[in-house]
Amino acid sequence: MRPNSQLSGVLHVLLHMAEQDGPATSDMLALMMQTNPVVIRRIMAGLRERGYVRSEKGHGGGWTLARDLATITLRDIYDSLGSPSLFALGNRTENPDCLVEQAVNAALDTTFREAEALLLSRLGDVTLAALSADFHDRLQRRKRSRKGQTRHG
Amino acid sequence: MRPNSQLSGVLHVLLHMAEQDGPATSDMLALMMQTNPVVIRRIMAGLRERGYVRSEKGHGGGWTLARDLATITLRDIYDSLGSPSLFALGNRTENPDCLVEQAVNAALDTTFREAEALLLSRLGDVTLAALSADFHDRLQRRKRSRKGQTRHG
DNA sequence: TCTCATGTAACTTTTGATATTACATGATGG
DNA sequence: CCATCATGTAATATCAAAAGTTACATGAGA
Repeated sequence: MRPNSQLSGVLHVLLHMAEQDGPATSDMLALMMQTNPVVIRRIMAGLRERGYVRSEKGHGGGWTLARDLATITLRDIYDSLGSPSLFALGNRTENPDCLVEQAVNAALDTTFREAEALLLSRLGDVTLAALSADFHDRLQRRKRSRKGQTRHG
Repeated sequence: MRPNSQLSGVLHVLLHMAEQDGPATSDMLALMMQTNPVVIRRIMAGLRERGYVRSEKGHGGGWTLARDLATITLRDIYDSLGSPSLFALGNRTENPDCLVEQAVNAALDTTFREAEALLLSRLGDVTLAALSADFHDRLQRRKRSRKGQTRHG
């Protein structure tokens, strides 16, 4: 698995949960995501704290969505994961004595803060409902293209 | 040293080179950057290919700037490093068969591409000369504040 | 009360970045 | 020339963060 693909991963999980009736167990989700159930539980813990999902123990237990997808944005999910650093580039040192380094850091910090603000703002604009709608669009398109193939082939 | 601080590091090195007469050896720069000379050479190799710096072997050799700092942008330096991935977050899988994953990837890709465009554009606006000027400002301010301390203390 | 499922701490593995070693190439000064 | 200095680069080692795994505790049904 790629590094830092948690956001991508959780979104995948959540959309699948939306498609299915009843709770999904960590084992099922882990199988879907080709990872370990414990990893799923760890990731979902943050979402549960914020009330986006619920978990039930015992027979018939598992994970269920606790909110309408239209009320959850990608930004919410990102924050639930602990707002991990968005950027792969960092400063060599923080709070350096060297004035050269201070000048470098200041320039880079400004730039990256701007980009971060844009990113977070955009993530805040996209709801899980929008993602789900896009998924259903793709489903329709695939069905139609399959029918087309059959008719002409 | 922090991960992926190459950009920050090279900028630091370049500004220091601008302050000094004559070539700077990899050993000197490595000492300044608290790293290994070989790391310096590796990083500088990309800059040399693009003509931003020159290297000379033998006695009195080392690294020198080959261009006016006003003609080099942070974007140029970033590209010289091989345009490493800017973001710490990635997609779980590329080109997935799963339509859910496709929808997720599409949403994230759009968002990150936008942020990347903004970032690169901003990096292209800042010249090394501007960074150097900021450094000299800081130098003046520090001097003044030191004088002030002496006078009042 | 047995099984199923989550909750979590501890540990191991993997991976990417960085640092180091070793040796080759080329330039300069005596 | 040749000893020395400096870069050039491949190969290797180290390190830290992320991901995965194991082990065991807790709680909810059937």
